[in-house]
Amino acid sequence: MSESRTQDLSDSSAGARKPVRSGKSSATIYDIAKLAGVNPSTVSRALSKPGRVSAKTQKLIEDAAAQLEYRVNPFARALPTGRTNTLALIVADITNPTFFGIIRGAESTATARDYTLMLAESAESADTELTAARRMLTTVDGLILASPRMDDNHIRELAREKPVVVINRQVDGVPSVVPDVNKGIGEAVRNLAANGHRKVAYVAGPPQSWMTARRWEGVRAACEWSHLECIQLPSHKPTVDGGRQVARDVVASGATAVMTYNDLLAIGLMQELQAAGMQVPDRISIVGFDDIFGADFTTPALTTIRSPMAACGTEAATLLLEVLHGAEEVSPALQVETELVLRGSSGRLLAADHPA
Amino acid sequence: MSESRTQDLSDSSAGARKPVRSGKSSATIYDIAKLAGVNPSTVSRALSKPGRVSAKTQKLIEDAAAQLEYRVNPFARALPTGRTNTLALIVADITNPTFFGIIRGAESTATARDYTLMLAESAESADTELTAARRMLTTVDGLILASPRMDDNHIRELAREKPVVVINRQVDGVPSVVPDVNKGIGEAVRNLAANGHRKVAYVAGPPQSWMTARRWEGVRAACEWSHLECIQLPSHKPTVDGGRQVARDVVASGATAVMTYNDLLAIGLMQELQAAGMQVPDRISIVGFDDIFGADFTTPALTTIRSPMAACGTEAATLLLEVLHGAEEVSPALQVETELVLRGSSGRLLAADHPA
DNA sequence: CTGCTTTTGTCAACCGGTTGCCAAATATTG
DNA sequence: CAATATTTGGCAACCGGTTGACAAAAGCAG
Repeated sequence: MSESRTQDLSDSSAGARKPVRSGKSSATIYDIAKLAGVNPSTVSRALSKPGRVSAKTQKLIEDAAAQLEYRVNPFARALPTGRTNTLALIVADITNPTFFGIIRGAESTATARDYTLMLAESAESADTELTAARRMLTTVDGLILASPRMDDNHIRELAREKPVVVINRQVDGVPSVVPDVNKGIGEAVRNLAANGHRKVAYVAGPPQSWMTARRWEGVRAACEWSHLECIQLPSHKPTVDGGRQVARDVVASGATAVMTYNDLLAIGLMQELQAAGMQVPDRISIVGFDDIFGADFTTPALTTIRSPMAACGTEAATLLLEVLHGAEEVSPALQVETELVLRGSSGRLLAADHPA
Repeated sequence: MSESRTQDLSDSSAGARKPVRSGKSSATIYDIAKLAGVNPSTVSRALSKPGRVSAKTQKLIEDAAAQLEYRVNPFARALPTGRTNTLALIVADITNPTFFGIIRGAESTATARDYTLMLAESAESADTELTAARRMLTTVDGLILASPRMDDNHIRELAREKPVVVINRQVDGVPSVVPDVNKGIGEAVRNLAANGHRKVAYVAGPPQSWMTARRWEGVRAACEWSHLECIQLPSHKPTVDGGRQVARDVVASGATAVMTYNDLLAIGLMQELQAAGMQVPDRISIVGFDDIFGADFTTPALTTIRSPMAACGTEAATLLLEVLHGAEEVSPALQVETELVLRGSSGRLLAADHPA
């Protein structure tokens, strides 16, 4: 009888052909309204605005909703409001264990606050990353970029349309969550110094990576403080293969301890050195970065500096949700601490042969 | 002048305050219609239906759309049609490398066909899985379940609402993609037999896992064919720790070769055996399953049976898209082949000490 | 040039919630 | 008990596309 919404009757004939709606597609607020004997808008209010309707009506509506197994239609809600209760997370590489923690942390935080997380990967390409970001931006309330490859301006441009939080990088005017690498690096370097090492090589990551610069800076500063010599070696790619390829340079450098941009490099390096007959850690100590999945599969297990990635994910999501819920002032750069995970690949140098 | 949509004129005064549309909220088909001098519905048709409008109008509209940088509003489209151009993939555990390939494969296939993939994890819990599935089902066009933990009936129930494809499992009436384990297992068992092994232990996975049963069956059959004795050992959990814990049982069983439900078990087992002083593969051979990330980090590197997970993901997504695009008949169970990846953890038994 | 089929574009109703505005109902106060 | 302040619920417009029905325009045969 409702004056406007009578059309569903008209296609009752077609209903026989199509799989109908037979209990399927869930109930709407109109159904609830009818059942509870109130206006649809009242239902809407009861279900979203806190104390906008009387307790009595509230109960009535909630019962009806429960009875009909009502679930809001996210699209219908998103259309007028723009709110989607969805966050996007873009990572450089899903298979890179570094991101697991981030994904997990962000996912659980989002879910806990009744948001859905959409995940995309950029395959380490700045272009793909930007495309993915643009595509998702229309669909989500906010965006988390983990170790973004795109340049600052693009990031700011995205941030102008929707709230953005970056992880593992700092961009002026965009809130970020970054590990404070210095604590972990300090522990590692002190440990190396205590074990008699005098020269440390840092195997760098991709030149355009914000993070590799921070890490190198940290290593350099810590080495200076501990009066260790240190040098930086470029790597071809931040992967196991890249680590293998840099092995010769490492040996040639005369360093007795190596710190790498990430664990994959460390693992490749260790494999290649061992294959060449060098004992780890007797002849050379290796310290990775990140404590990825599998870092303890090696023999010896890899000493590494762990960034609490899950915490990064959690913090980033929390930050983003705060912004979305109207927080004006958010700390522009949140720091999470890193720590040394001491395993078998680093230790005391066996006997002589390192430069006096 | 259009009778119904005149409201935007009314706030033309406010237009001065608001940043107009200046890059902000994107153009609508109404804007295009105005610019091109046609009716909005014509714009809609030009942009979605193939040759529904004349070439001339088509061009006119496309130019206008390009000029305004138009992008369809996914919600507006989803609301009346139900189509979202989105697929959901639910995996048991994001950090389990087994799923990387699946995710990658599904993601790239979806993206290539202009669909977006939403990812959720179930944390290995049947309940969480079902909840996640139900939640996403309202938002997506179809669902891929990788190694689902929930029971057949729940899966069928979901499949009744939206198209579903399962990976690593078979459910009556639901299309699936499963690795054909027999090829890989056959290769592995033949290899073990050729290396003088006579007794093989299979370390099983979670009892409710469909896959562990398939693998055990395959191992049993292959061993029978090759006249090897074989036994099944339960494991506590399908993880590295679970592998460590089962080491004593393995030794006690007297088997000289072990095949495990997955690589994590194999790695844990190997670590524990080595820690107890048993040489691998001199005293015991170990064959894992899946060839996960990190399987070659160990010393010796792990021999394992690889399932082409990326292919599974690709096939599953393709299958799902076919169903969505109206394919009536889809092959109910697509098989992808497995293969033995021979590395260092398996080989010839050194000397005596195995049962005659 | 007329009559009929095929294109092509317009109208208007709808998808399912949200929200500003207003009036009825209820509570508070003098 | 009247008068005013406060709740509470209803109305209706709107978000931005989609689509069935229909009429105008164009194409074509006779």
